[in-house]
Amino acid sequence: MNASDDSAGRTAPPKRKDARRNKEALLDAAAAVFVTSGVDAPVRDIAAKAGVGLGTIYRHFPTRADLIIAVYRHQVDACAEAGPALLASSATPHAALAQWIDLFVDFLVTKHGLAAVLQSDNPGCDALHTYFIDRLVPVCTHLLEAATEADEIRTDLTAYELMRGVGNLCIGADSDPRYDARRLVQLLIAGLRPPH
Amino acid sequence: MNASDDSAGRTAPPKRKDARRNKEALLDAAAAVFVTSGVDAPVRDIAAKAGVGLGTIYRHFPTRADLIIAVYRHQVDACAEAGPALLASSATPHAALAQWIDLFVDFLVTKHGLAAVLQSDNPGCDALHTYFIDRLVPVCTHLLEAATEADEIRTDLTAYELMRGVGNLCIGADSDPRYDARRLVQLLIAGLRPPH
DNA sequence: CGACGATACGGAACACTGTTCCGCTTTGCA
DNA sequence: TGCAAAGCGGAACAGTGTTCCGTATCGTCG
Repeated sequence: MNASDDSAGRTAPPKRKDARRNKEALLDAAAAVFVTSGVDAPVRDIAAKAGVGLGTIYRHFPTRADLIIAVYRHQVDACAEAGPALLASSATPHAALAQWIDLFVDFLVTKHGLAAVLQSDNPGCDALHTYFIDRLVPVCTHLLEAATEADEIRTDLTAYELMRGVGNLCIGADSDPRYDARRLVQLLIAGLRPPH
Repeated sequence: MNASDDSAGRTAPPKRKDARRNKEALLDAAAAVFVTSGVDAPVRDIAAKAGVGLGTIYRHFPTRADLIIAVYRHQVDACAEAGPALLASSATPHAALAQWIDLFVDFLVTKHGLAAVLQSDNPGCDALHTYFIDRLVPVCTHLLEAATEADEIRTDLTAYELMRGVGNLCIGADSDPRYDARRLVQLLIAGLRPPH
């Protein structure tokens, strides 16, 4: 079980209570700072907000990406779990896919700069990219297959490519009122439908 | 005329011949380094390749973005000028739009990391974003209007939004064989067509 | 042809990142 | 209560883009 826990990125809680307290404080501080300053906020700001030294942050979260993952894990999991539910409750698989993508887009767009970090080539941020992909691509594949079997989808687009494209479309959607990522994603999903 | 030249980002060539030589060397070096190391290559690498000091680079190109603009100006201009030509030579406005977007995507995808820099919020890179937008959005607007008048377009999508979306879709298209930006852009363009 | 002022150069230095390291403190158990 | 182990803080490192200024070069003018 430990192996699977670790592969999911989760770690056993620290033994000492000061360590537990600091880890909590860091997660809270990071969440708060991400909201106000975006996901790119300097590590030092987070440490300061948590009232903690830099060493502490890096012991609990070996890299910046790990902290981001820890902060958003629950929401990503919730999104992943909503996939099958939507498939069961929607009129058609294509509708389920569209709703699920909406969920994902809403999540990304409300986290300043997250979409940008998600695809950035910065070494160390691979972990973040990988986590999102590992968690969400299987769900998307499932939805995509259902829609394909129902002949509601035109191409043999990979779930990975779709997720990647949607993620990219969300970049900079905050911080630019002239750009509405939701609309473009809807267009992309519309483009998936087969021509009559 | 000087005013309009400046507003287009062009600057009068330096008076002294060593200055002219260095500017040329910098442009050549930058182009070469961008090809091998991507558009994010450190400024120091470019200066070294040009056999020039850091001060020199910043005198000729006040910011990183200005250097990138200077390197790609000709290609961006060519792309902009291809718009009206395509409109004249294509069967339908929608086809012209699709071909023009293809041109743009080809350009972006072959410049490692350019699409990413284009939307990045780094202060100083605004100039780059602005240059692309100013140069290409009018052309895109023109194509979009033609297609709209021919009833080949579904929504009232802004040219800005479309360019932005296409640019975003191209991010990371190099450096990831699993992701084919061209296909996603085609899907997006397909999504523009009106439903029957 | 020889000053000499304007122009341009080089690279050290600054500000800001993420990350590492290590001496010191705190904790929880024996 | 003592004391190893676990954890902590923040100085220090490495790598960015950018600024600054003493020095070298250029082109002109006498």
